[in-house]
Amino acid sequence: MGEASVVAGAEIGTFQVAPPPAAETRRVTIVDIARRAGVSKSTVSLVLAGSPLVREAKRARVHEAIDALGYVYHRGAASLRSARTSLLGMVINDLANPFFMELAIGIERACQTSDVVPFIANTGENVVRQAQVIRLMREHGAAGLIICPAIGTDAADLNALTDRLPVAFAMRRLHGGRGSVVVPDNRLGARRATAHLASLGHRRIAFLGGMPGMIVREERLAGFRDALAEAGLAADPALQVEALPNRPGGRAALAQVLGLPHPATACLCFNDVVAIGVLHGLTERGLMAGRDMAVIGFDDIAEARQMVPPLTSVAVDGEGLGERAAAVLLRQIAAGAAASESVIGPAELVVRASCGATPTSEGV
Amino acid sequence: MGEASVVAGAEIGTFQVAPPPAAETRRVTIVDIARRAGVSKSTVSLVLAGSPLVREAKRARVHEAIDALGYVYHRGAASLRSARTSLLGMVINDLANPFFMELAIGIERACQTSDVVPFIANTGENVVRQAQVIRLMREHGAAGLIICPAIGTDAADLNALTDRLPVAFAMRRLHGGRGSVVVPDNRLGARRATAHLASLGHRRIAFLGGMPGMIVREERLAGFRDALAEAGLAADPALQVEALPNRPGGRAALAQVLGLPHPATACLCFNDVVAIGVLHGLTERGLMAGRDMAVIGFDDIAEARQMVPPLTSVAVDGEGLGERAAAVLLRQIAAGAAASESVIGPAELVVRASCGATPTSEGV
DNA sequence: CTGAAAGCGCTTACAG
DNA sequence: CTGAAAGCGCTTACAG
Repeated sequence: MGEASVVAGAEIGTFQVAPPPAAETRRVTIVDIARRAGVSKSTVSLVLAGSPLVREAKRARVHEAIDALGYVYHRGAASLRSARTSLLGMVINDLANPFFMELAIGIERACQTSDVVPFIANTGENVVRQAQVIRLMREHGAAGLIICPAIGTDAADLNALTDRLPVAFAMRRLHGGRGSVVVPDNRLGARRATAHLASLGHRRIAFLGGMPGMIVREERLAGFRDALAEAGLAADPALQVEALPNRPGGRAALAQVLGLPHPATACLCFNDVVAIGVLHGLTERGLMAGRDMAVIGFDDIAEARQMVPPLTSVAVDGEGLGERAAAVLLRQIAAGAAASESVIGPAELVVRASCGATPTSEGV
Repeated sequence: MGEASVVAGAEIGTFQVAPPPAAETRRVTIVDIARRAGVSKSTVSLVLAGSPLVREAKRARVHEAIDALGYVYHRGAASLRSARTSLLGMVINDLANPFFMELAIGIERACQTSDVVPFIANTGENVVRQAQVIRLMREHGAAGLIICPAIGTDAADLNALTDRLPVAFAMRRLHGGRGSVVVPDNRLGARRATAHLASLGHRRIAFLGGMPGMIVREERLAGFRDALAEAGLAADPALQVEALPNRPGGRAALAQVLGLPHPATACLCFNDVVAIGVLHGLTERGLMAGRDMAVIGFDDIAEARQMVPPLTSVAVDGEGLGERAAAVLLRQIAAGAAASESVIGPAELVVRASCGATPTSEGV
């Protein structure tokens, strides 16, 4: 890293040095606009709010003044007076997981159409950081929050919040939590995936990843057991391995089920990044998913189809979930706290090569 | 998608319905705190600001009142009066590219230590959306902006902004742009990567991806040509393929250089997602990176080492760049617009299997 | 449609 | 350390 260099105020290639700062000039306000346009302050305010009360000619004069003076609307002042804001906070447990990024992009897109600005914060599964972030967002006047709670979040802590502010939980919810909820049909998705593995003849099917206490895991595990029972298979506890929901977690969980006296021949993973860890672990051992072990993920992130072999997964439409979470929250903000909703989204099995049901070249 | 269901106010499993909204209660302000703590408004303000002027006993009484009343500090009101904010805006061209997510995570981390809240917005390479986002962030009183400008951004448009607000450009800068700049040493990194390919005996080396007008591409292409010249190789224009800096772009560019009368045997890709597209395209053709074609990416995102084969790449430390961009911007905010800085970060070649220099199992 | 007045919740001098 | 006063930039009734 020896060549890192810092060149204060210098030129890099064609880059130009900043000019001296503009003279400390007073902020342009609606009073200035009013004066220049020859109207009252109130009229300017009406124009800014898009009121139909103002005649076209005056409206044009106001906009002219706005452009000429380089006026910037001060939303802080406006919301101080009106007690309304257009800020939406996103509190995400792990943005390094591409699935949550897809969720965030969906939320962001939904905000675009509503003139709402999304704040985003990554808690990194840290409940202390999560509490800080939520406090900061409240202090900044967020009109509502979309939360993917960190592992270990206490519902009671958040209920104190959700009783005062519209909150929507996305993907993850909490036992005894209050607020809107937008989640995929975890149980159904897991059941479908497991049933597929059973139909391929597997009898030692593992469930890999997720931590105890995570409702998402409980639900997916329930669907997993449903399908085992339907296929007349026993649920061996040794095949239900807890692990952090990330790549290293997947790798560790794989090692565990391969080391059993009766190793697993197939696995449903808690999510796609766990499955990617499993794929990676297989490659390290000279094994191949779809041939030596059937692997299915959950989420169907964009990366899934690019794995070698392409990863079979349960598609939950992350961006769509994000859009719906935003829509639910915006409705809740508009309608008041009592308007919480629950949305259960789809969970479709997308079969690719990693589960061994299709040739390696398919699903690409 | 038939099973998607919306259940307003209903129960999902253990989830509880929200209680009726709390009675519309007046907001708790510092006046309430002052009254309860038996001090003046000014004293509360001093305590909130962490001033050492207030005696410990009073400070404790104030904090007690804050907890008891559930007071939430109103940053909007504070910044309206003080004309200062702790909001930092991030304007990112493409958050779906994991590299920019790494950058954003670095920025976020740097903000944590400074009580600064980062806004994030994804422009999706859309200059119109970018302009909207920047306006909105200004209206919300952002103290400064970190911008990864969208392809096609006009420097003149942004200079009107950067003359009024501290701005740091991360990864991408603009011809004639003003503001701080934090970028890796693109030219050196590309030269190293290309020299490595030449040293392996390749004589038909392609440069794939990036769009005309992108400075990053110009710089990487310059390093590419440097290394070709040093190796005594001619720069064949047919081997310099423009393409969007994403996976489909990489795939399309690969098709082009494989279709030439004298196909390329090696390629340096504009960035890792382009390289991943190339890897994917090779797999589709039954070809293998590292054996049938040497492939090197740029950025070294976390995904790179998980490819099959693992991707050789030029590591630029995305999170580190993000942290430095934030540090530069925060200094600039503190010191005034004239304090713009330029930082050139490292660009180290990380050799893995995709360029054919090491066995496939290494670099995992 | 317009104008004058009040007030959102805070910080900032300023006099005690 | 404390208290009273002013003001940040806007919106909101309210009377014309």
